Amino acid sequence: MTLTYRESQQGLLRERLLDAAQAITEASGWSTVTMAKIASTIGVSRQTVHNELGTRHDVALALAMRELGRFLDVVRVRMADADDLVDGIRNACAGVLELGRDSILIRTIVGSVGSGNDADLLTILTTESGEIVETAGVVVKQSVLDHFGDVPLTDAELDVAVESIVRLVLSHITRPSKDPAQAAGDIAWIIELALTGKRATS
Amino acid sequence: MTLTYRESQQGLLRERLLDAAQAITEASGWSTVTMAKIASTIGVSRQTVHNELGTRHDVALALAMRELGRFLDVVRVRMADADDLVDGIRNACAGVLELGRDSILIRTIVGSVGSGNDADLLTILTTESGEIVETAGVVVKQSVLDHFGDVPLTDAELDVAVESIVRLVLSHITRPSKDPAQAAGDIAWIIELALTGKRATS
DNA sequence: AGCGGATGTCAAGTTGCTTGACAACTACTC
DNA sequence: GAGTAGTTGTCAAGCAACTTGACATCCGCT
Repeated sequence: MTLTYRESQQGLLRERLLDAAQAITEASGWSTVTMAKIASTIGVSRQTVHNELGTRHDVALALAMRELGRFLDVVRVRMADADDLVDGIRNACAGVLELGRDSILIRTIVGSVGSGNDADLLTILTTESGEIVETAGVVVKQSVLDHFGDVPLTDAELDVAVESIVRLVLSHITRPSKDPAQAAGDIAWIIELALTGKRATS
Repeated sequence: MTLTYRESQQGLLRERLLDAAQAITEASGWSTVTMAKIASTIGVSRQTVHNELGTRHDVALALAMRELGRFLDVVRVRMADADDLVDGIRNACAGVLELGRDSILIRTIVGSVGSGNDADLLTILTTESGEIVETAGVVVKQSVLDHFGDVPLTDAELDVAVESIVRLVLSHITRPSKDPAQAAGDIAWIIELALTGKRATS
């Protein structure tokens, strides 16, 4: 059996619904996204949107989580391609920040100033982003362990380092102050210092 | 509304079923294709195969028609790219014959000599191919009219010319005797002679 | 306060795939 | 040549997913 019909159909509805929600968001902001619009965009009933995605808040979260997945793909690739841990972190951060800069969805969310309450999607990305930080942290940590097993940190210390990286990147996305490359360099610099400091004292 | 869910799901089942049938055919010949195998390959019930595609004979026809569609895509492109009618015909024929030479499905069907009765799919492609010749004829004729409206033939004569081209190509696919380019040249030569003859006598 | 629009939820209806069964046919085996 | 296994084509009942219509609730606006 190569690939079942259900598998190739699995999540198709969800993807199409999120596509619709994302399109509306990119076009006119999250505040203009209604369950009915999402439904009619792809020609299903409003009820189906609720069945598949839950509440409107769940839609926002799902949208964020899906976009997050694309960012984490970049992380995995860049970490796998790097020879050195710090290089991997720098490259991964740079890739993620570039994606954040170029993503229409991200720019629409982050650029939502004032008008309407588009900002609640942004809120999810920042304050209420527990699941995001957690998921991203898991992936980043796994990437580190997969490719650079000899990190001079305890597991708990690694958790802190990873979480810090994720939070720094998230911050640079939501409030950019410099080039992706520069920001990535900054983050890598901090982490490298932490690692050398740790090495010196251990 | 960009694209409804139903539209993006429409024909997915059919495509997956035909993919399965084609894979089995390419792997071990049409005679080994059963409705149950098609169903289990993509994880649906046998009844669903019948509902979607009809009888086993219908599956063969659908397989042939789908492959035909790919060939006709080549025709449309090559005819559109040509400056001269005869060049268009030659290029289109060459493209189709190359595709016929390279298509695993076609080679499996045509190469079905003896063992089992794989040949009944081949039969469909040749003797029982009324629908194929007809469909191909419509597309080729339309391509000719779209790009070379000034053909010195009546509508009925054009029909004959087009059908002849289709039949010649089909013959060269099922029983190749020379290069695609050479065969295409032969067909174009015949048609060109017919056209000049017609011009001289009109 | 009242109104329109949106949300979240429910129950009934429809559609499409599944399941189990059946008769008819073919190929193989003893 | 009869028996057996495998396949086909078809049917009806069952089930899961989407649709439809309805309702209470909440929020922003006049």
